[in-house]
Amino acid sequence: MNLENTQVQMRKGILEYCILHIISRGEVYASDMLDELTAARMIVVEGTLYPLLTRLKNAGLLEYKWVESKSGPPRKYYKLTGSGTKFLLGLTETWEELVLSTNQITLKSKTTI
Amino acid sequence: MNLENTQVQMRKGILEYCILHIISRGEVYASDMLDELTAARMIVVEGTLYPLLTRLKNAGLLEYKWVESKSGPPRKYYKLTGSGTKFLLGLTETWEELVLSTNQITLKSKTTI
DNA sequence: AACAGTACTTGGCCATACATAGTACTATTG
DNA sequence: CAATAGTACTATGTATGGCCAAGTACTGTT
Repeated sequence: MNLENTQVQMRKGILEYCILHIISRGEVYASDMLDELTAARMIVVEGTLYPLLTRLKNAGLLEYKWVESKSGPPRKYYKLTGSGTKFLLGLTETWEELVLSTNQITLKSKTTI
Repeated sequence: MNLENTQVQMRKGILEYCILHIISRGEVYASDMLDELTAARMIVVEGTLYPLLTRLKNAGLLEYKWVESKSGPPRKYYKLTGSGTKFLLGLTETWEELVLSTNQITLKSKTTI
């Protein structure tokens, strides 16, 4: 029961939401996503991202095409499918409700009881 | 891969934060917490709450005293320990950073790319 | 030919939320 | 006084997702 572990737990599910959102804005491949996540200080490692992308693809939320690169192996460029877009809308609502609920609890001061 | 499941995943870790915050505002027992969580639309069931309280107690973040009730078995009234208070501060920071990171990603519009 | 860099894959581990069933105590009811 | 309903807490097993670590495969450089 340490903070690091809780940070990991808090990230669960939210990462999925962030990834889908990044992809919704244009076709990207894994390193693009890692860059953007890192820029937002949401640290993610490859071993987390790649399996997640595979899961989302197998669930029919994503599709990809291979694109050759000038500096290395070919890349998978992802984009949302129709059901991926719908799913993202649902996730957005879920996230916003979760933030509201959490705020309602944690912004309550001691004196209000 | 459905919305319900993702809601469960998103809740992970955050519940711990909410519980600690509720307890930080005054001594309460399990049903009090369930009432407040439900009021904030954060639905939690007994099977989730009780094991969580036990974990937090075993980690030294909580302590409790038995208080007899006029209508049923005695209740465990919980309060934070010193390290529980410290831990809550850390969790608060973690949560706020997570919200910031998520907002930075999800509030970015397509046109900004 | 050997090496470094990039991109993706795979298998196993751990912690949490949940479902479900069960224990124990109190007050009420016939 | 036994049976029942209600309240509070306990215990066990399952599923999921993030992470670590090692590995594969392709490209360009030295």
